[in-house]
Order: sequence, then structure tokens, then C-alpha cells
Amino acid sequence: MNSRKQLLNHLLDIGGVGTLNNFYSPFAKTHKGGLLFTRKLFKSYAEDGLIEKIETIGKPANKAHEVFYCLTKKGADYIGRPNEYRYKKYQRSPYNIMHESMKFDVALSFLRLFPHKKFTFRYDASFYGVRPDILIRVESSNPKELTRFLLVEIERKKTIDRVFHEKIKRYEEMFQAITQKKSHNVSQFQVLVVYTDIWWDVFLRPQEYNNPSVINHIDCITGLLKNLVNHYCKFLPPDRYRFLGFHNFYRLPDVVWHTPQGNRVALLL
DNA sequence: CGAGGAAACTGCCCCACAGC
DNA sequence: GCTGTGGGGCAGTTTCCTCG
Repeated sequence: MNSRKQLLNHLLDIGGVGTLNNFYSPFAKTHKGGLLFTRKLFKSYAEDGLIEKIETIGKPANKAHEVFYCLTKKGADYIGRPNEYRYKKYQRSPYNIMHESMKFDVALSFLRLFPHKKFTFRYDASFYGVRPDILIRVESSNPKELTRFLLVEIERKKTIDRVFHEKIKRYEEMFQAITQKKSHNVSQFQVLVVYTDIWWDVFLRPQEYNNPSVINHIDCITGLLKNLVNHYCKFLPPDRYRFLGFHNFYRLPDVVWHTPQGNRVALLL
């Protein structure tokens, strides 16, 4: 598969919508370089009617960050996947741009960094009132193993106590309900909490992370994440949760995940 | 001053072709 | 037939430039 089709396949996989910034190239040295080729591709897709710009409400400050494009029916046909395409006409730009952008960053990173795995992403799943930002279905390569579900919760909050009280508590209630009603197999589920604070610029790409003030900010968020784990999460089942700083979204396979007990581990998929 | 465009550069792969 | 090599093309990038 050539990269022209590769990008469209990824776009369809992550739900059919994304920004230029989401599809940056991780291999470029500079931030600009990482967007250049993507920009070329987007332009030619748009000319060929394979993707469509979603009209924004106001005037976007930065188009690469804030203008979302969606795959068209023609685009799905072009990559030979017309029946997987669920056509949704997006009237306007996604309502919470930063949060949407983070979701697509995470979903796309799973595709890019675990290319041998088969993922299915959903953004509208709900279990006993808990709505994860992304539900990732991980197809097992081994037929004996069960399909797994990753419930990704993306949190951009000033303080960590809110992450615990507003989210993790609800997840625990959900697990209780599941156990009681025996509706799902709890061991198939893992909750991935992706955290950053509200001052973090979610549009920054890894190529921009070498700026001293950004490095400083990353340290700060890592500290907050450790506090979250140490103060609130110790008692949680060790394999049920994993915690990640959003700034590590581009290195998902690395040992960058925290267990509820505060150990750093890699994700087992 | 920053986003985006143009042009120039680079490393890699492919393939023709020569020499054995 | 096998294999080493060198040119050409191209995907992807860097650097420089323009324009609002």
C-alpha cells in the first residue's frame, strides 16, 4: 500500500475525521517538515474529492490544528472499503476542538505504533453510563485469546483530584455493575487514563518538545500524574488501569505507562 | 511574525546493463 | 544465469522565500 492510500486507511480507521496536525510525520526533524507532505496529500485528496473540509464556525487561528477534514464516500471507495464507511455529514467543526484532536492523536498513534494489531475505534460506546472517550477493540492474533477492550479516558484538568472523583470512581462503579450483572468479562477490559493539565498545548508535536519551557511543563505534568497515582489509585486493581501523560502519545509501546501502584510498564496488547 | 509555498536536496529503491 | 554498479526517479524532507 502506498502512503497516499495508507493515510486514507488510517483516516477511515480512526473514524473518518482528523486534522492535518493529527497526521503529522513523526520522522521529520522539524515540526514544519512533519506537516509538509501531509499538507500535500490533503490538498490532493481534497482536489480529488476523497476528503472534505468541515466548515468551521469562526475563523481558525491555525488551520492545521483546527480545521477537520472528513473522508468522503468517494474516498472510502478509492481505498476499497466502501462498506466500512458510515457517512455522517458533519455540519460544523467538532465542538471541542482540543479534546477531539487529542482523541484522534491517541487513536492514530495506536494504528501507527502497533501496525501488526487490528484495532476498531468507537467514540460513542457506553457501559452503565460510563462513556469512554475512545473504545478500542483489540483483536487478538491468537484465536484462543479473548478480544480485549481498552477504554481510553482523556482528561485535561487543572487538578488531579477531579480526575479521580469525576472519572475513576465512575469506572469503579461500572466495574461493580458489570461484575454484579455478569454482563461482560471484566478481565477483557482495561482503562487507559491519558492525562494532561489545561495549560498544555495539545497541538504541539513531538518535534517541538525540545523547547526548555515545554520540557519544564512535561516534568510538571509527570509530577501531577505521579500524585494522582500515589494519592488516589494505590488500592485499584493493578491490571485494570494504566496512566499516561498525553505528551507521550507518540511512544505508546514504550515503558511510559504507570500502574495504579506507580510502576512504569509497557502496555501489553 | 508566522503560515504556507517553492525549490532544492537526500537517501533509498529499482532496474538496465555489463562483465563474468 | 548471477551479480555488482551506476543512473534515474521518487517520497519525503530541509531550507529559503513570500505575503498578509
